Amino acid sequence: MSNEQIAVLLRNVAAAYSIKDDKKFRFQVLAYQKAADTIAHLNSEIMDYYKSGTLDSLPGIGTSIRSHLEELIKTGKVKRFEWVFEGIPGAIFPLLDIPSFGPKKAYALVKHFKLKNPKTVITDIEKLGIEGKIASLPKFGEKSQSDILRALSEFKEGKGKTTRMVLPYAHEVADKLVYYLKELPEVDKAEPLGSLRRGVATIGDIDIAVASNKPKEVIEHFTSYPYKERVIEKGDISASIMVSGGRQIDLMVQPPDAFGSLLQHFTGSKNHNVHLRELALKKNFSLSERGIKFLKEKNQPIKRYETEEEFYAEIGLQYIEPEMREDTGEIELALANKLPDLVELKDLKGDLHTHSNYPIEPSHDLGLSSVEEMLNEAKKLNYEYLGFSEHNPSVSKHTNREIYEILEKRSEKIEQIKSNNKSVRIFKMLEVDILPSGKLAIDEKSLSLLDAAVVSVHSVFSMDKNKMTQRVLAGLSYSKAKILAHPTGRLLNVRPGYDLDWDKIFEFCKKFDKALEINSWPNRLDLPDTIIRKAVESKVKMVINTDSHRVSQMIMSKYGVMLAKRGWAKKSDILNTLSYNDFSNWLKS
DNA sequence: GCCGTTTTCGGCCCGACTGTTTTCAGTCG
Repeated sequence: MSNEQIAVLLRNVAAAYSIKDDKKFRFQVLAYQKAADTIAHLNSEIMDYYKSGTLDSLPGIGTSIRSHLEELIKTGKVKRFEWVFEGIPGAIFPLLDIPSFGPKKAYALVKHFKLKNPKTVITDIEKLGIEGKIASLPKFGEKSQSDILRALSEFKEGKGKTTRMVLPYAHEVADKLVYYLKELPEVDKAEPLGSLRRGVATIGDIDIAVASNKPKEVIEHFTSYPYKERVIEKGDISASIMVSGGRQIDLMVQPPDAFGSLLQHFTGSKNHNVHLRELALKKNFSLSERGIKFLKEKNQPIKRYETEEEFYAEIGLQYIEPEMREDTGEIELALANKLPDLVELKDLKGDLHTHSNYPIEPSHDLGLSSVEEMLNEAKKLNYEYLGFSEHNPSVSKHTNREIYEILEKRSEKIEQIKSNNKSVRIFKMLEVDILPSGKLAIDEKSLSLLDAAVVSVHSVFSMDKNKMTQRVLAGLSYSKAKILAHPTGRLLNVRPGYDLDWDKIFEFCKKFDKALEINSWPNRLDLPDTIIRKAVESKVKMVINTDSHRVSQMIMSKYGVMLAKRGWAKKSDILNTLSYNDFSNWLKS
C-alpha cells in the first residue's frame, strides 16, 4: 500500500470515530488525523519504516497505531478498523475531500437520503440539491443547500482540500494582493504567512496578515479585491476570498502593537503552534494571535507583542526561523538555546548549475541567455564564481569524437571569456546524464576537458530502488562527477520522483567527497526538506544551485535556501558558501 | 491514541466565522 492510501485510510478512521461518538473518541480522532498527516508528508515509503521496525519513531504513531499498521501490511486488513467502520456508510468518504464538508455533514446527508454508492455519491447529492430536497433537512436550510451545490461544483473544477500550487505561483498571487492591500492608508503592514513563509514546497491556501487599527476598513477593502471570484467568509477581523483558479486567500487583522503574535499564529505550522501553546499552558500562559493571557493573574488584559522575537522571548524561547516551525524538535532546541545557525541567502558565493545558450547541441533544453549575460548577473548577486553546466551534447546525434570537439570549442570560448572577465571566476562544468546502465553519457576523454561534472538522471525513471541506487552510485563514481543534481528527479504536481537508498548514497558521498544538489527550480525543489535534514545529520555536504536557463532565473536560489533551512542546514553544510579557492580545491579533489 | 526537563497517568491549543438557531455545532487553520 502506498503512503497516500494509508493516509486516506487513517483519515477515514478519524472521521468514522467522530461520527460514532464525537465526545468519547475526541482524542482518537485527533490522534488518527495527526498520524494521517505524518504519513501523507513522508518522503520515503512507509514500507521502509515497517521493514526496519521504526514505525513508532514517526510523530503521532505510537504502540497502538503501529500495531494496526503492521496488521494492515501483513494481512491487508485491521480488526479494530473494521469495528470502527461498522455502521458507517462508505458513501461518506469521498465527500470528505470537499471543502466545507466534515464527517457530520457528510453523514447527515448520506444517512438521510440512504446513499449507498461511493462512486456516485457526489452526483447524487448534487441532484438532490438541484431538486431542492436538502434545504428541508433538520439543521440545513436554503443557504446551506446552495453552499453545498457550489462546493460540489468547485470541487469538480479542481478545488479540493488537498490541491496545492508551486511556490512562485503562490508568491505571485500573494504579492499582487499585498500590493493591493497597501493601497489602503489604514494598512500599516501586510505580509504573506503560512506555508508560504515557511517555504513549504507546495502551497494550499495563501495566508496574509495585516496590521491595522481599522479592521473593518481593511476587511471591506480586501473583500472588494477586483480579481476575486467570490467572498468565502467575511467577519470582523478575518475574511477569505477565492481568486481565479480556485485559489483561496485568508486574511486576518490585528492592531499594530499585536502584530508579533499574529505573525506567529498565522505562520504556523499547526503542529508547531499546538506544541508551543501546550508548553505555555504549563507556565500558565495562554497563547493566541491576540497575544498572551497570564492565567494566574485574574482580570489582566491580554499582553500584546509587536514583534515575534518579543513573543518567543516571553515564553522563554530563542527566536525560531519560520522554515523550522514544523514541531520536529525545534522547540526543544529553542528551550535549550541550542538552535542551529542556519544558512542564509547572503552566504552563497556561487551557482554551479546554470545553462547558457552556448550551442552545445544537447538532447535536453538549451539555456536562453549568453555566458556574458549570466556572468553579469552573477556579479550583481555578489557571487565570486559561476559554473556553466549545460547538458552534454546529444549522444544519439554525435560520435564521441564529435562530442569532444564540441566541448573543446566551448572550452576555448570559456578560456577567452575568463581572460576578459576577472570579477567573477568561472568553472567549466557540464550536466551529464547518468544512463540506465550507470555509465555517464560522455567518455573519460571528454570529461577531462571539464573542471567537474554535475551528474543526473533524465531517463528511465521507473527503475526500482536498488537498481536506481546502483545506477546513481555508478554515475557518481567517475572522478569528475562531483555533484548529484536534482537527486530524486521529482517534479512537483507532475511526478513523485524515484526512490533511492539514502543511507547508501550518504555513505558513498562522504567516502568519496561528493555533494548532493539542492535544486532551487520551483517545480523541483529537490532534495526534499526531510532528506536534507537526514543529509545534515549524516554530515553529507550539499550545494544550492538554481538550474537557471536564463538570467532572470538566477535569483531562484532564494527558494533553495529556504529549502535548505527547512532541512536545518547550516552554512558549513553548504559547499557553495566557500570562497573561490576553497570551493575550487574541493571541486578538483 | 499519543506523550513525557514537574507526568508511564492524566493531560490533550485557541479562536474565527457561518448557518440555523436564540446558545451552539460544525468546519477551518
